[in-house]
Amino acid sequence: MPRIGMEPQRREALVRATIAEIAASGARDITVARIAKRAGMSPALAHHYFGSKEQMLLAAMRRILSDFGREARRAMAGAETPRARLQAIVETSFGPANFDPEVVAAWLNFYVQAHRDPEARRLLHIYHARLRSNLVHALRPLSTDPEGLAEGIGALIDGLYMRQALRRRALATETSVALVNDYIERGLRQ
Amino acid sequence: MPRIGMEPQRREALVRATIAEIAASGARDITVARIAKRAGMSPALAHHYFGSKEQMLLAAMRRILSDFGREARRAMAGAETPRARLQAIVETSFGPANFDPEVVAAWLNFYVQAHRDPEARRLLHIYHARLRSNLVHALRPLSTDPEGLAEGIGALIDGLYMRQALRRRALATETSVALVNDYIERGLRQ
DNA sequence: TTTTGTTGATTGACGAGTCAATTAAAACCC
DNA sequence: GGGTTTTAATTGACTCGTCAATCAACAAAA
Repeated sequence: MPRIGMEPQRREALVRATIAEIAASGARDITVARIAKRAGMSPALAHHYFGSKEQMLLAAMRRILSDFGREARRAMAGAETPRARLQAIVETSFGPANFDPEVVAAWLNFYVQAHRDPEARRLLHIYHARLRSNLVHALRPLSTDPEGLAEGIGALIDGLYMRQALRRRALATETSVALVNDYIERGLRQ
Repeated sequence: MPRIGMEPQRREALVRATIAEIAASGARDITVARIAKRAGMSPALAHHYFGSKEQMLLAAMRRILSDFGREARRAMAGAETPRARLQAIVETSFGPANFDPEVVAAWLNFYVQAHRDPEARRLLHIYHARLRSNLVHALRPLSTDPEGLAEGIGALIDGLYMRQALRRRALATETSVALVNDYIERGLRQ
């Protein structure tokens, strides 16, 4: 029973279902059929809207990145001092939205996909570059080696992410934030 | 033209080929046929020796982990002081054997595989636990918070790994080692 | 002649993507 | 407003390809 104006809702449902499915089955054995089923429609309809499985995966990544970007911009907006800006970045990285197990799993798979797929890699580089640029900008007035420190902070955040994704008994979010904050404090004080 | 005593060589070739293939195509679209071709034999022979593709992937993972373990044990053997033991761990993690792009890519994929496959997860946990235990042991006489510091060091190493795997212009190994060493120094001094 | 190595051919399953056909809303026309 | 046509939504059935795994058969060494 076709209602009109379904496209946005269908796309939304498919993007969500793709992320959920990545988290549930892992990117290796994802199928369009399973995604479509989870989104409550036929596989044919999924193809109708996205054209290919590849496009669905990319749409899921774009969603993850744009959610993160929005969150980050919002957090940075209120930060006046460089130190507050740093804090905003860290807290966004470990914010609940980002640390939802589903999203963490999607990120992990995203990393792997970026290893082969040029479009995915491009997307990831944009995110990396923005994060680095934000960090360096905030660090410049505070540190003698903003680039090095930014590199370390980024890597530490990524590493803590992975552990979150892989452990059955994950670290508490506060522990991760505390570790990054310690790292920053020590880096600045030096 | 069957020669005798081929089994070990065939297995060896298949394990190597599996790792190479993971790095080349990504775990998503690996096929037994491609692995076998790279190892210079028929797909049927690969199945003959390993039984299933799953087993090939696990064998490759075990190889990576046992190579790392051997390397780590060797490096630790000569270390007398706790500080030297720390240094040995860091240098092993970023040793040339581990930082071969092929091996880094394989690690990345193993992380993802561990997210679903219980056996892979089990293997990864053993590695994590050993690394953490070694770090904590070396840190105990040096730090007031060995567990926290070990967590941070492990995460930082993992994060730097990922970046190595994903950037086209990767960090120099020395840069990574220096970042970890700075982190340790600051953590101890505190 | 038994054991080990080896492969070509085959099977059986599954999955991405296509297509024709159906339904109902919307738009157009008198 | 009633009728007709267009357009969006939707799916079942199908195609085509691929791939893991099996098997029967053959070759050579022991």
